[in-house]
Amino acid sequence: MKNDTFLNTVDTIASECIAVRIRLLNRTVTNIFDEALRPLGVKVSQLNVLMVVAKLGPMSPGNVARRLNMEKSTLSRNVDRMRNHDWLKVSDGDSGRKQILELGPAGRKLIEKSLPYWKQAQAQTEALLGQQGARSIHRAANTVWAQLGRK
Amino acid sequence: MKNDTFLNTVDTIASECIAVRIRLLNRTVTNIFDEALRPLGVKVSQLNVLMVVAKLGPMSPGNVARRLNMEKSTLSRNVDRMRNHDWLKVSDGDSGRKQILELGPAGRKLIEKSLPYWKQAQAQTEALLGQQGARSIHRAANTVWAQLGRK
DNA sequence: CGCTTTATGTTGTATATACAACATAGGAGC
DNA sequence: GCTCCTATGTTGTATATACAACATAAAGCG
Repeated sequence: MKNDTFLNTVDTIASECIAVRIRLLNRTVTNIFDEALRPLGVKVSQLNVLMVVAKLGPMSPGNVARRLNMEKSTLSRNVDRMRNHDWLKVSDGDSGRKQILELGPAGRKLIEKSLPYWKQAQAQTEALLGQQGARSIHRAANTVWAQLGRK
Repeated sequence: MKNDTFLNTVDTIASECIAVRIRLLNRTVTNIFDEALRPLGVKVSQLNVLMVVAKLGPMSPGNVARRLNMEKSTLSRNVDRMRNHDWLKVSDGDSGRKQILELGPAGRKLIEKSLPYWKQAQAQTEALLGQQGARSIHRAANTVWAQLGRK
């Protein structure tokens, strides 16, 4: 490949790639929330799972994973850690299939306590992205959720 | 906390949290690119680093990490793997400080080969997010890059 | 009813990520 | 020239993530 062609390739990918941008945003925003939540000993990834269960009620791990577009094996180990904290209760025989995840009392307390920390992180993120940026993320996520629903 | 108050907390976080949304988008988009790039044996996270070096020229690991808002320790091990593939060359004494990362010939070839796979993933992502969604991500990332520049 | 297919969850392995602690090289002051 | 401070990079540890392979239960189907 000629050098000019190569430089064009690099320019194209560097200036347009959505992946590098979304990954940058992910690291940045995740760090903001994780830092804010650190006093509670919970990570935003875990709070996300707890929120799904709190909002949509007791449900199977598979459903939670689908809702978050997450691998079932990923969720499986995340749930392990949250069960160790008693944030989540796993019903119906930990061995077989068709388990049901439920918020434990400690999980509910954690969500209650997390509100001010979450608010601070959310405000900091909005300040970083601007209102327009924040709304854009919402719109894009809604689009993805709509697509997931069709699966 | 009263039950009503708790449900309000859950509703607020669930319906507004930017972190859960950006993390969903990250998993989704990363999966699209990783699947597209699989024939080449490279992950989009690695291609991102190669692109920074290709675009901005030989530079230190620290600078690459700052550019991507990534922990230096994270980059350190990612670089190890890419060096093992000869995609990256690490100059100036692998032990001390002030190393310089350069694209190796294999890295250049990899970028060249990746263009059609990248294009496919980029198109698929744009189809998922819509043009508006894609542009929103660009805008948000530009905002973050501008903030990082001020550090 | 019995067989096959599919859905569900776990485990092995690899990579990405961050924080804390460390070693060391460069600079800044003096 | 020293000393202290900071920047740089690595290593230990923990979590998040995905893919592949597996075990098993549920559902279809003949």
